Amino acid sequence: MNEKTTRDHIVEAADQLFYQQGYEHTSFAHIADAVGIARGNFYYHFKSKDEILDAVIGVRLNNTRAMLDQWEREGKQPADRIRSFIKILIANRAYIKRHGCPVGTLCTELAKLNHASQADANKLFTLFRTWLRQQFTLLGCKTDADTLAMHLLARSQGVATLANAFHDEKFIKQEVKLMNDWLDSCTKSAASAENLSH
Amino acid sequence: MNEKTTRDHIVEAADQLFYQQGYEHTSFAHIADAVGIARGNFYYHFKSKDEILDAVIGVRLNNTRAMLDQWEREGKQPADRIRSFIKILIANRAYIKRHGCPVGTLCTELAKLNHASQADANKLFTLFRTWLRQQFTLLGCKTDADTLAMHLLARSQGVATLANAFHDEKFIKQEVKLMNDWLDSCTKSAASAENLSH
DNA sequence: GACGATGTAAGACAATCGTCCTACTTTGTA
DNA sequence: TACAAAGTAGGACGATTGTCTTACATCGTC
Repeated sequence: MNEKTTRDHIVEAADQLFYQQGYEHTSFAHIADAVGIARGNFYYHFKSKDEILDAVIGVRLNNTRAMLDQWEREGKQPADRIRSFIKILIANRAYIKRHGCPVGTLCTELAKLNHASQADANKLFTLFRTWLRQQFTLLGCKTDADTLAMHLLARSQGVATLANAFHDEKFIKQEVKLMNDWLDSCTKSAASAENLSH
Repeated sequence: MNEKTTRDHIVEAADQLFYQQGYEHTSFAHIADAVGIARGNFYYHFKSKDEILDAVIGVRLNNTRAMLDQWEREGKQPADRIRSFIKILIANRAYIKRHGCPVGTLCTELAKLNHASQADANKLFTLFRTWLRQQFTLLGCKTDADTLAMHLLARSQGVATLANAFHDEKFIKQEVKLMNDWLDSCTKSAASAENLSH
């Protein structure tokens, strides 16, 4: 087990602050305060602020991949795995209420800034999209798996945006229930299609 | 018909720029360039940047109210009116693809900045929410009208977020179709509930 | 104990931010 | 024509931004 380097601390603090206050609004002074290092000393570890952002996106990508792998191991049925995805909304509902979805808000901000790392941040979305598509394919919804994946992704984004704006956790639970119901109807129609083909 | 004052020009330019590049990222220099006035001269019209934001939010609130009133006049059936709401996604799809939803992205940004005008910006959401709730009530979904309103609002937000991230207009059309189908199922179940009660 | 290598502290740097001030021009009214 | 009011131009202001430089501390290795 490696010790945590100063670089790790910087990325960690930046990760949190970018989520809580946004990328542009977070200055070197903020991060320096959080880590407890001198403001001018970042350039030993990173050449620019953008490079810190890239490191943060990299960490988030790795964490997300690890999470998806974990779900892959835990949920034996594809429907259960998709339910794991939906459950994030519940597990992180306090954070979502306060700061929205980490992926959605970052991609939205970088789009407004027309930032060079837009495409990298969007990989976070693509990661979920691809993974969900796989699960829906396994579920038997082969032709419209991507449509279903995007649909579910969009609904979770909408929930996060409104829960954040209205500071409403109950709304998250409400919508999660609907999403689970929707998933049930997906599995049923997939199963009956399966029966028809036999 | 009043002439457009410099103040109006400032608000108009700020409105666009806040939408395109975000509030914080838009500086006085940007707005001054767009309007064609001196940078230091804003303070004759506005005491602060926050005051410009408030004016922009005010304009958007008025425009939104006017739009909802228009729909109220046009659509005789509540279902048609709700369909008008869904149609915005189609009508504005080019802008949504490039800059997301003007309401959602502003509220998200102000939440991150912990800005004093958060509540005012959220009124834009509340405007739609209340109006949609009324339409669903008229539709016969009295008990869960607010739930349905929030659900539709969330779905449109999710669509805007993903269409923006993936720069995908086709996805908007795809989801709009699903939303219309969903609305149809709402009207049908409301109608059958109506029949049962007779 | 001497010495590169690695890492840190502190501050200078130009640019830009929102804010504010003063001098000037235009305009409406008497 | 004279003059106060309304509006504009342009730049000064202190603070803060991201960036970069230099001097200092720490450490393993010879």
